[in-house]
Amino acid sequence: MSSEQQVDPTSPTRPVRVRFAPSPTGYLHVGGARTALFNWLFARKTGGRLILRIEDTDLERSSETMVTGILDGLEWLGLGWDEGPYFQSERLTRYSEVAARLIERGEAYPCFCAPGELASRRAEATDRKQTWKYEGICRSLPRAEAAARLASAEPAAIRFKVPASGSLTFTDHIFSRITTGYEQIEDFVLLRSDGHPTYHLSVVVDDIDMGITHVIRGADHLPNTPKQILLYRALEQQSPIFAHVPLILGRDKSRLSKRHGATSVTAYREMGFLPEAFRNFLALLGWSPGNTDQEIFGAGELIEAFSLEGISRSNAVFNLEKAMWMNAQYMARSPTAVLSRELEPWLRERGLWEPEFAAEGAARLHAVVDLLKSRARSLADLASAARPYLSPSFELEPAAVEKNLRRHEQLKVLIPELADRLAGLSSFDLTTTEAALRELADERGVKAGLLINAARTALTGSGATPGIFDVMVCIGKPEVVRRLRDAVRLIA
RNA sequence: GGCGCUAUGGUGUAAGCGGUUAACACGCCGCCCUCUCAAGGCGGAGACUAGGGGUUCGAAUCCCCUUAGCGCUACCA
Repeated sequence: MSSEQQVDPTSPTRPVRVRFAPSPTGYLHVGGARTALFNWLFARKTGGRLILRIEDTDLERSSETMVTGILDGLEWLGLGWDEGPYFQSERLTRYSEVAARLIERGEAYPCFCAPGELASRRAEATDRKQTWKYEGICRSLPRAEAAARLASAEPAAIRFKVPASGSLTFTDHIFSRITTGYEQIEDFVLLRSDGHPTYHLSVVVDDIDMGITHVIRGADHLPNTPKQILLYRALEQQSPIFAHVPLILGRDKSRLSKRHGATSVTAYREMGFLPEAFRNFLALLGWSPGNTDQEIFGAGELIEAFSLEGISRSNAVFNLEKAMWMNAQYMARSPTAVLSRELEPWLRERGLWEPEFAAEGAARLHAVVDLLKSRARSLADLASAARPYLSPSFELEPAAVEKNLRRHEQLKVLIPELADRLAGLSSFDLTTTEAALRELADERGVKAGLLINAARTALTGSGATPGIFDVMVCIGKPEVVRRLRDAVRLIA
């Protein structure tokens, strides 16, 4: 009916203020992380401010450890905020004030109906597949009676008076016009009988108090937005711009949940994702930079390219394969020194960390990282692949041993010979090692590949490695010679 | 059940106001490179744009219906 007047996004008088408002009832979900990212990008893009607010009004389900988990997740993704975190649990009196004011204005009323009773009536109705909404029994209670019962400390919730008929239309920045009939909306609770606000009240009060200009949040909030707009009106405040972001789904297109695999950003960190890569991947889920083929975006480029208009209206399926690809891209492109530093916890976990790695140059570690970074999909991958280069004890892959060593009896003499020749080199580098190996192959009339693959498995236990001469140089002469000699026992 | 939203290859997305052989990326399959594996390069398969009706000279783009998925429908957020 009446179309809402909203904040003009181009108004020079109102600098952009957005917020990320997670509820600490779980770890930072990838969907929440993406919402945070979009808010962050929008704030950076527009020169606005990002406010972090913790919506912990559900005492039962909120916890402090979840709060730190969420903060850690944001920090890991590099999504810094400009204000907060504010906690709704610390603003309780403010919400009751507003609720009281709404009662005074005749926009809300106390409700004495027993929650349990209401719930059972609701359940009964849905069992019969019928619609049921609170019929507003207490709405028509005489003012005096209501006041008396309140005074006698009878528990009461505060409900909002929703217009009996008509409809409300508002413009969402992503979904455009949304219309809802009031008959769909019941007199919803603003304040629980324990004095805690419900989401609708606290979110509106806070967004007003914090001067929020754009509400960028998950599309699961879309159907409830009319309730909130009603509140803005009742409080004689302008509504912010609403921009609802479509949801992230699992493989089977149902809501992303544990059974689809990891849902918390912490889990992706633990898998060995680079935060920049994961952030880049997330940005491309439900948002597109438009008519360009670019997919790899640094933080600056992301900010530059971002706009609300590029956000899609349909839900997106989380594709781990592509996320891994993205991560591999970032791994390969990361400066070796940076990657080496990120690798520390992963190497420690595997007992491969050496104090010398912490030093400036850390040449030995850098050489390994350099060698492996273009073929690792994650930090975990990289750390595992690094073992043969950092430690004399590594696993032998049975299949590789079989294929490259055991099967070839001639290696029994060739491998020790190769070891001798390498041992005799005065300079041990790419050219000298390659020349030594190829000469030997020529002289003995075997293909170089035979020696190369044998050396590969003898030196690393694996059938797939970087170029063999790079491997040799990286491992170093004494250890190369030792491992070759040792490998003879593996040949049939 | 009611209400709302959405619908382009398996997945993520392009294709400004209706006019393209419907593009790119992931994944998949080949080939090249090559000592293996990645990376990289080249090529291929895979979409009558969910289905059906309209409007129009012309529809992935506009309208309607159907279907499907998702969301909301709480003294959760």
